[in-house]
Amino acid sequence: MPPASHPPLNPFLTKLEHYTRLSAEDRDGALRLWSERRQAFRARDDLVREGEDPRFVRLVVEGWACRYKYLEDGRRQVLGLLVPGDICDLNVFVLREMDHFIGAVTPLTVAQISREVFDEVTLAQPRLMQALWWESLVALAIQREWLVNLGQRSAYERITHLLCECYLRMRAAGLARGPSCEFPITQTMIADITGLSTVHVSRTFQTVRDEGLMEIRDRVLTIHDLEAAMSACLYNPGYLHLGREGRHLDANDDGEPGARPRPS
Amino acid sequence: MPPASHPPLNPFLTKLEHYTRLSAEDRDGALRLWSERRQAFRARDDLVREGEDPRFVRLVVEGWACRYKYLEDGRRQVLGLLVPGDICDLNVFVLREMDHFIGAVTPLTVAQISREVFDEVTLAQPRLMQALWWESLVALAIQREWLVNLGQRSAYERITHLLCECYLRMRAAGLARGPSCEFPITQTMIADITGLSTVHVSRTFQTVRDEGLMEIRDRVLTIHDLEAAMSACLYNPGYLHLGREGRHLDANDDGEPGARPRPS
DNA sequence: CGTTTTATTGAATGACGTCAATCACTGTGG
DNA sequence: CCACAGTGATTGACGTCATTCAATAAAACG
Repeated sequence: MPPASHPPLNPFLTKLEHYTRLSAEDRDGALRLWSERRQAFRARDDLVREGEDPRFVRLVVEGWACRYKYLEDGRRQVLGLLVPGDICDLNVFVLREMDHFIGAVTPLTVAQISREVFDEVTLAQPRLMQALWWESLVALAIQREWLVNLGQRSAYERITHLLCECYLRMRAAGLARGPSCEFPITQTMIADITGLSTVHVSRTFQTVRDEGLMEIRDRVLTIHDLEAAMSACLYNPGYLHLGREGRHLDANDDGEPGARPRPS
Repeated sequence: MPPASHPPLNPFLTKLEHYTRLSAEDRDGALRLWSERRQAFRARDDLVREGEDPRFVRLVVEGWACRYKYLEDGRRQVLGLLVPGDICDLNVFVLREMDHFIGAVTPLTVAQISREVFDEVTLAQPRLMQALWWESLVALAIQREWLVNLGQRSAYERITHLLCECYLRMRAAGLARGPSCEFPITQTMIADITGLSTVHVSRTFQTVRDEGLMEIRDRVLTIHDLEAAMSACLYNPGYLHLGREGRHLDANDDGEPGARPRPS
């Protein structure tokens, strides 16, 4: 992990480098995607609605978003969270109809990447394309883990697992400071993520807080004892695939003086 | 849908043609994948284990398989079902470590497709590649729907939803006869899919059966009243994307005498 | 400053889990 | 042909985790 003295890194780049080390050209390509035309949303606005024909790949620049789905009778399930540096729907062009919504959780800025720019950049930089694949496969693995969360874990475990995951994802994007990270998710939304009632989320989170494991104050999550929190929900971080699995593809031409140490 | 008098169609092809109409060359490519070296597994054997480096794309030829994951204390969650014609992990080459298992539910035959053959076939037939993308995005959409199932639906709804989905998927692969299809899933596994206890699955399914909605006998599922079953669990089949969304890519050179009627 | 959203609390209810026992069915080997 | 073990389905009794329905308080919002 780069020292904190650097200028604030782009979360998109920071995250991709957990997979493989990018060359200068790869980084330029990634920055080009990152710098595409911006689009802003207010909290609670939808980026994409069910039934629509999606026209852009989107990259979250600032703020949080979520995927969600309604049942006909109004029950809502949140399917995934998108934090800065996350990309929505690499393959969005294949399906003609969205089967779910994507909505802004907070005020949100995204980069709107047209198919042409996306193809141009990724054709020119295959290593970057690989890294983007990796990113989308990790998103898939996170979905699988949420399935385990809903199917097998108790309310207490579901909530602590969710919070550990969010913290680790934010940290992987370079967006944590020490044991804390931004966390703009209300208890109502935790309920829609975990399939619990808001009442039960409130009660359960109180006990987590009273045990001193973690707390949320002013939209900031602080995990006081990460190890204890992780063992309380049997957290196994393997599914986040943060172990530089693409290191055999690493670039060597990035011109940095002195190689960065490899995580073992 | 082709008339039943045809010789039994390949479920892989049948399913792909729900997306776009393939040319003769596309079909040859698909058949080449289908005919790659076979590998057989006994029921309960694992195809791939957690932590392994996956080396093949696999295509289910006969029998059922499932993805699953364990918690450290032994709780098990089934993450997805694979039926004949389903492909596992188009992008398996990107991640170096599986984060879950894939196991045979029944005696199972798969086609083992090497990276070289896969790349060769899909590079030559871009329309086939599109269709395979579609197939893997549908798998993703099914996972999302399972999340809704676990998060929002009652035991009764979870079970009926699962059974409706299995029936519709089998029908889309040409593997249903009338209101029935093969269904080799035990109640124990339904419990691991739906996150319920076996006892509760047994009790709940009894009421479904008593209402005459559906039954399972000798590993065959029969849905007596599909409409009633679907409305009982608020089933919205949109996520299966069976509406020929890729029809703008349809091939026109398939040499059949007389065009097949287009679903509206 | 009113209005909406969010968090909290209590009490009552209900859905689902656990434990334990039984039964049917299958395949196995003696 | 039978004893035996293993798996899967079912049943009853009981316990508990989580929901529902209030009502209230505290923030956030415009």
